[in-house]
Amino acid sequence: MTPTKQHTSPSFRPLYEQIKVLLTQSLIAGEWHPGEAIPSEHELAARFKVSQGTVRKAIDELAAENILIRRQGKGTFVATHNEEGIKLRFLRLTAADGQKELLENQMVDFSKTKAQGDIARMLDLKAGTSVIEAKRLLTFSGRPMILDHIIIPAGPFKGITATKIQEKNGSMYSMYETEFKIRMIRAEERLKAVAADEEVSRLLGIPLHSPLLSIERVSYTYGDVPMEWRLGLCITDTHHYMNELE
Amino acid sequence: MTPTKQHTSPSFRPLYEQIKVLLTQSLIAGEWHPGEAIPSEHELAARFKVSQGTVRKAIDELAAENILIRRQGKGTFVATHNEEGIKLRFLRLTAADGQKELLENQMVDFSKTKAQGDIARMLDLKAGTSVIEAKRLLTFSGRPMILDHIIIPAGPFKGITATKIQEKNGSMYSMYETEFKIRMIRAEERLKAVAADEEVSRLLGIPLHSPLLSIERVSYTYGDVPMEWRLGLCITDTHHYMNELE
DNA sequence: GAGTGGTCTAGACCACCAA
DNA sequence: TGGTGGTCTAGACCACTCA
Repeated sequence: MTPTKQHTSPSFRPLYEQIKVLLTQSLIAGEWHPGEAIPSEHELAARFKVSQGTVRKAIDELAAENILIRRQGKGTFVATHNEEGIKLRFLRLTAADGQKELLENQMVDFSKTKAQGDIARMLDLKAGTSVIEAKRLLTFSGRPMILDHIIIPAGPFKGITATKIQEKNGSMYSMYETEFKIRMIRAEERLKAVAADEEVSRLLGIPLHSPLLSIERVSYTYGDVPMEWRLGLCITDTHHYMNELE
Repeated sequence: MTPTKQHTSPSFRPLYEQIKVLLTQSLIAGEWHPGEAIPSEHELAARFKVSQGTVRKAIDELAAENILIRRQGKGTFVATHNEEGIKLRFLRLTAADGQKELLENQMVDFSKTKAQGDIARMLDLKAGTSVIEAKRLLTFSGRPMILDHIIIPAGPFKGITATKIQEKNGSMYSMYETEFKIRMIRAEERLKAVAADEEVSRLLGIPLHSPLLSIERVSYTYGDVPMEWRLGLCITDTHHYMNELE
């Protein structure tokens, strides 16, 4: 599959974008695994019959999207949720004082159900498709902090169990990656403030109607395919959600 | 001031980073104004005695930081908060149904006070420095939605009045830019859920202890100098805060 | 058609890393 | 020392905009 340098416009696509697509296809096909190095820029340039600079620009963009990671002198690597420090990449909740903390994870509910309405739509599933539904309590340094409600399609995650979630100590994305070869690339979050209802206040050990930060998240794998819906209810008296605007 | 191509390392700095600094200095000095075009890449390459590709890389990064804006065929422009569509660049709150809405702005309080404790620290001011303090109510499509508490140093904003804030219909950053030549480049936000107290519930017209999304924001101008502290309390039954994670 | 940003090349050389 | 990513160049050509 050789990229074509199509000139004199009608529907012009830069070469480096075509390279980007080819690289992404290799990633999806599993040619290179998470944490591994991909071939050097020179090798890829030779393979695709383009200059090193063009490969470089393609990799630059994939690196900006956190799909690849450059390491000077060592190579370019496939991003993973498995490494220390990169774990919990999507967790924006930090303590007011910036302390490091112990994270624990307790399953509250685990069941197989059918996708309905909004959630089916957000996961791009037909209503009635089988889904796995889990509720868990996250504990920060011994204190209950987040009540998570997670829904994933049963098909791609065939064979998942409550135990598998427990084992990785709450790092779901790491588990998805190693157990199901599903890599989450990006996520969209919607935040609001809500009042704790009876069930939630009991589980989190807080008064009824306490204010909670509600974080609804849809995570996407390659090709912008939604693969997980999640609703986190967070106690935010000692913690807050950090965000940088540019 | 010619950039030096320093080779054989000790404390190596890429040429394009030096160019980036020079461009930023020109922006601070007011050589080019918001909304205006900067010189072409060729011109800048000639001025700085480097190749076009090197200037390009410097501009690329400034464009990624939303400090410059590229427009193919037209030129590269200094970013501004004044344009339609770019206005409210930092407002992440959107309606659940994505409707366009009318925004109104009503001043509740406007006074000159002294910076204290945490706020002085976050604005990088000595305790006791004069600051302007404003509270205002933002109304979306006729419904009270956000109660803003804003604090800015009095010095750089000498001559500010409640009227000036009202006039621009709530677009503070646009006003800062045109009236005080202060351009906000980026901001950090910390979100939590809180319960409405007596004053807040009265002003927003909601029951006492209703859950509110609290958005604390510090905005920075060139050189990472903090210039505004803001606390927004938002009703989030019909709206939510959107965020994209990569 | 002239001017601007955008793409692509081929090649040189540098900084960083590991063996 | 050799391989990798990172920088820089000089030049060609393309796509887009506007007069």
